[in-house]
Amino acid sequence: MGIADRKERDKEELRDRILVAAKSLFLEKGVEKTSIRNIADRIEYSPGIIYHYFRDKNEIFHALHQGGFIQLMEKMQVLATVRHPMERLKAMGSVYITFAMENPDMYDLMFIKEAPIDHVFNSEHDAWKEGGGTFNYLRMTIDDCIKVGHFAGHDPEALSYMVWATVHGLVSLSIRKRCEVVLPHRQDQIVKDGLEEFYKILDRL
Amino acid sequence: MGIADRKERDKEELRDRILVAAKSLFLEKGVEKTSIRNIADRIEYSPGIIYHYFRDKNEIFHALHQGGFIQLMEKMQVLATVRHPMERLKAMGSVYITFAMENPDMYDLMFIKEAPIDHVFNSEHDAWKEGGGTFNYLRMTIDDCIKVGHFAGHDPEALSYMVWATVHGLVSLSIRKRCEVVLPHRQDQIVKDGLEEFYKILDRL
DNA sequence: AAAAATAATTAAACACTGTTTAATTTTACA
DNA sequence: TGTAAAATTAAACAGTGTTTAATTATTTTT
Repeated sequence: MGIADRKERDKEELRDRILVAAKSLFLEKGVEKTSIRNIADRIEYSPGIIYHYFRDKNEIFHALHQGGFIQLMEKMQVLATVRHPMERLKAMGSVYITFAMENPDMYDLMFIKEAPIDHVFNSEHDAWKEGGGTFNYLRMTIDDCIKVGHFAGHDPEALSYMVWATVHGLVSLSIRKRCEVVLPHRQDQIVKDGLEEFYKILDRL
Repeated sequence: MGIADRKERDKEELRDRILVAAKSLFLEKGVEKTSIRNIADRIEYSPGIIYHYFRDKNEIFHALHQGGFIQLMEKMQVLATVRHPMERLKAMGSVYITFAMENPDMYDLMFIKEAPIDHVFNSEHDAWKEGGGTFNYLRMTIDDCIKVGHFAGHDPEALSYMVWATVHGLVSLSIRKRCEVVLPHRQDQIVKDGLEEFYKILDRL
């Protein structure tokens, strides 16, 4: 049944084109300010067609959200080559922050925007399988650090959350422009400088 | 000129009523989902009137933003009684996080939402005089810590940013519901537990 | 006190938004 | 080729922020 296959492919292709258009628009003007009509215009279809491929605007957001985590996970692959757990932990921070600074809008989509987390719950945490995966990897790395003598007296889970919070704080304050006013000089560098301070602390634990 | 004074007061009063209505609606349903018509309904005026007191919706947001910083600054006053700098630093973290968890929507408004930071710049950083004030106080506290022998080898400014980032990360991940999926148990406690881990680290520096 | 000027307030419109509906076109299969 | 099914669209609905001109209320001047 080649015809049915081709139809399947066509459908898939249009779905992809919607996602590509939505992504570039979301990253260009933000989710809120991108309208269904904007997306439809860009792919040269009528607005209604989008509702044949996605239940609503949130579902589009959700699909992109998921893609971002896969992207981040791929960047994390290089960490497998870092032998020492503490070095691996620090490298993880660098990968995380580099990803965030190179793709600020995607990071915003994944970790800052509030929009459709309910969606995540409804679809049985699909979108966060990857997000959870990244966090679990952090958790495992910290477990490894403890095994070789670091972080004595700490609770691994709460500590993992704190480490995540620190790198998230560094990038999210920058992305949402909260340090521009408080630190008018060195805006570009402050995130990496802050990370360096964190490394200095980790080196003493 | 009592008449002019009364007119002035009336004008001021209506401005305040708009702000009170806007605040409760913003905190109830979020900024995005609160319409000018909603605000007008609540004060029993027509929508147009709001544009005689505020240039646009952002200017309302801006006014509330400013109020939040004053509120936070007031909560910080108790820190003056904490003698030892490191204790003061930790107490600052607790005040900050308590404020955020007790007023999550206001915190969101102040530190997470992206809306009108341009506005902040246009009005010569008025809204962030208070925000900057809080950061400067953190910076001073860390300077005091260094004076009594803590944080050897650290850059005070970058370190201040990192400390701020950590507490901000702890609360903002929680407020934007990013830990609910990753840490399905202990959602309520994880922020304070994370802060505890941070304190344990500070105690060793 | 009446008329003119000024200010406060509103109704109505504009150009958008997400989403749903019914109608229309295109495609696939008998 | 005709018919059933699918894909696509146009049109409508109820909402949005904002601007405009008109209207009402108040103050000032004559």
